[in-house]
Amino acid sequence: MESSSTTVIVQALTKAIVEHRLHPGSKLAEQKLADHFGVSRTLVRQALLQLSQHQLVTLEPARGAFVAAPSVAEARQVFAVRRMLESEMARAFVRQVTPARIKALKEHVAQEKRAIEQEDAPGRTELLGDFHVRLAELMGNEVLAQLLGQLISRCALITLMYQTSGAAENSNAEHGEIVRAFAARDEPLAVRLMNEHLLHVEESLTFDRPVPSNDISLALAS
Amino acid sequence: MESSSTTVIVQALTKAIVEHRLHPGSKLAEQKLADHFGVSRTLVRQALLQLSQHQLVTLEPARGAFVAAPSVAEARQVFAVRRMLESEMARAFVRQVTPARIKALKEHVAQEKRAIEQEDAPGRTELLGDFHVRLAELMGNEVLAQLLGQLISRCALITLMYQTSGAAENSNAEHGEIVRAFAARDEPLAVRLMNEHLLHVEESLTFDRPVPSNDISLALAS
DNA sequence: GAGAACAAAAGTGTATACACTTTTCGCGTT
DNA sequence: AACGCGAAAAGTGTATACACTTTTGTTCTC
Repeated sequence: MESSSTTVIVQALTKAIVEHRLHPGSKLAEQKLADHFGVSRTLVRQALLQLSQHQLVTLEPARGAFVAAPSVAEARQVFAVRRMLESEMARAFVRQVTPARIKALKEHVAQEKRAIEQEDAPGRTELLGDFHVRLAELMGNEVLAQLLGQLISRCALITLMYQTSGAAENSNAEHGEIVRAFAARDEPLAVRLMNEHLLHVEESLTFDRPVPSNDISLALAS
Repeated sequence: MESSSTTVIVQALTKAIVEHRLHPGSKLAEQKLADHFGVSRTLVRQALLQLSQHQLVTLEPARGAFVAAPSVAEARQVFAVRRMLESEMARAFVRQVTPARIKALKEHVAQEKRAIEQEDAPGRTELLGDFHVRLAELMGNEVLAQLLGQLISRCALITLMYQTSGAAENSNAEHGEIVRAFAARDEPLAVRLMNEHLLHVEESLTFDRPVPSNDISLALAS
């Protein structure tokens, strides 16, 4: 089982959704996707099923697949989970800091900065999210890394739905501060900074915007 | 999409795996499952794909599906994640304690006790795991509840692979203590107890045992 | 009797077929 | 012109077909 074709489709669609090339609410017709990827509907369905489990796609019985449009409540819950998980991850990280790990993180933050300066929006979003995944990977906890990866994909979708522009630089700066706290092995500070960082990201979202959607009745409902 | 047939199969297999009626390593042949559930291989494959994403099943290319046999390293990582997540969940819970929530938890712990006294092994395992999910549900965080549900299914599989007998009573007692800390709104205590509880569960596992194997139609006959 | 080789059987991976549901669109009515 | 009705079109849900891979089992050799 586990064909690599399916994986390719999942990754392509994930990228398209997270990079905002497919808008929340968009219909994902099976045959169109099948034609596009040059496979049968079977593999497309497998991919859509996987994406629905990652909460990037919602399946409506007999109506098909749509790019997910997370509600405000869901967005807040996802961030609440991230704060719980990541503040403790920061604490654990401090306890197993090594020079190599600090170096890897510093390089990552530098890379973020470059993407921001070059106004590479997709790369920027991806790198800002990957900072958190990299943290998990550096700790050698594959389970944590995978879990966080999924949470962050959801956050990327949320961010793109609700984000106010210009919050990216702030995130980058905060990542830098967090790394400094790690380097100083200052556990309480690292935990606090991580918590505040995630709160800032959540606060930078505007939860009172008309949701960009292709659904006409929804769009006209204001 | 999202047929309910697939869901039925996923749940039946999850139950069978978590209740140890299907042993780690067992082959899950598609046609046999299809016959058993009276559907085509298509739906069975969908179910197996979902289960593989929950890490209860592993798929080997061209060889088929097998009940997952988590490694010791993976088990420890899952527990590490649970400790991070759940100690903070405990902290958050204290901050939004209500009498109704305490009552619900006390009733759950009483139910656990009954299952233990009646030596209802499957019910016992399920209830002991559900305590943690119930916590998330009572907090009204659906995202957290779902995430924890999956982690705990994995833990059930791990527990059944490695668990030494007689650890159940201890878990039940610790659940009771945690609820008392909640009731007293003692945040540091609740956090500490939750952490220690999960450490105890992890420590009660013997990570040096071989793995048995088995046949499927027998195990599903319930 | 153990082991290699090959044929048969069983099983997986993908495509296709078909039934059924939803959507679309045209037509007639008010 | 707006509304409702109904048939055609499009799309989803499940089963089946078929190619290809792995497993099994038998026979031949040593």
